Amino acid sequence: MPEGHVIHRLASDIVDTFAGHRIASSSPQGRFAGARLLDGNVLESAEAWGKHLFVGFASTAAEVHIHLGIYGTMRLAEGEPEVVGQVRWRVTDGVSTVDLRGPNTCALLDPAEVAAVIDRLGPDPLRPDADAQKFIDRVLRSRSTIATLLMDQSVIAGTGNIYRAEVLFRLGIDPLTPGRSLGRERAEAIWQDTVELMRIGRQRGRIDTVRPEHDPEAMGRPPRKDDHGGEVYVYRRQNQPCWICGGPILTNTIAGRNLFWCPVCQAA
DNA sequence: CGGTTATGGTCAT
DNA sequence: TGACCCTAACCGC
Repeated sequence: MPEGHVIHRLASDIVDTFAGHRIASSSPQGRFAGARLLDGNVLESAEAWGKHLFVGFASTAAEVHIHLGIYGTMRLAEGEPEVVGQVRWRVTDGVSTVDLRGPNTCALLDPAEVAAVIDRLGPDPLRPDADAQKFIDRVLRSRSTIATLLMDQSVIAGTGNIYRAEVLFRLGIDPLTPGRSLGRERAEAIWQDTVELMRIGRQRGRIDTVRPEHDPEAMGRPPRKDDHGGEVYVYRRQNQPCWICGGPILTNTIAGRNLFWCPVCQAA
């Protein structure tokens, strides 16, 4: 269940583990027809763009396009463990194995198709070539709320529901503020904070958004255990007291996704 | 053990 | 806006 930081980490893990190695490729579940076409190829590259992952091979220009969606996982293991459950794609070099399960997308794409996927994506805060200005301009022109914009992958690629909630809380921004009402300074701050938080997420492999001065230990509070493994201010903390103002964190379903915010710290 | 939920996205209406 | 995709973890019984 990944936001972009997980995909970037995965891409570098795959490169570290398999790049330059001849691999066996299969679809134990049978639902990835392209798997056998790649069997015996040399894996060459793995690259993330937002939540999309592209895996390249030495003897073909085609790439495997993976999107994990909300359920998907891609996990590395040592050796060649027995296949358990539904594995869409397995890659192994005999020393290590990676299993892909439950992806939204797993398909072999030609270069034009890869370009078309990337073309639909906005700048990715974790990519060194990201065009921050493109994000800022798009936000400042939009009548959509900033909560919606931060989930729109054509506006910013890789941000998900946790980073959306946490960045807006950290900056004290009402999630329902229209993009065009934010002003350039706050739009720039949103980009910058997202970059910083997602870099930390990529490095640690978990989402931590709580500033040092609010750390549970520093505040004399017991550490909390969240599914995502890190410490956050508002994500899935509805009905709990806000760490800053003490008022209740609220939640509401907006456009089919759960939004979490503090109505006091993020007042309009 | 069954029901619920999830860090996502597409498509039809 | 809702159905659907598809898997695993979690919760209450």
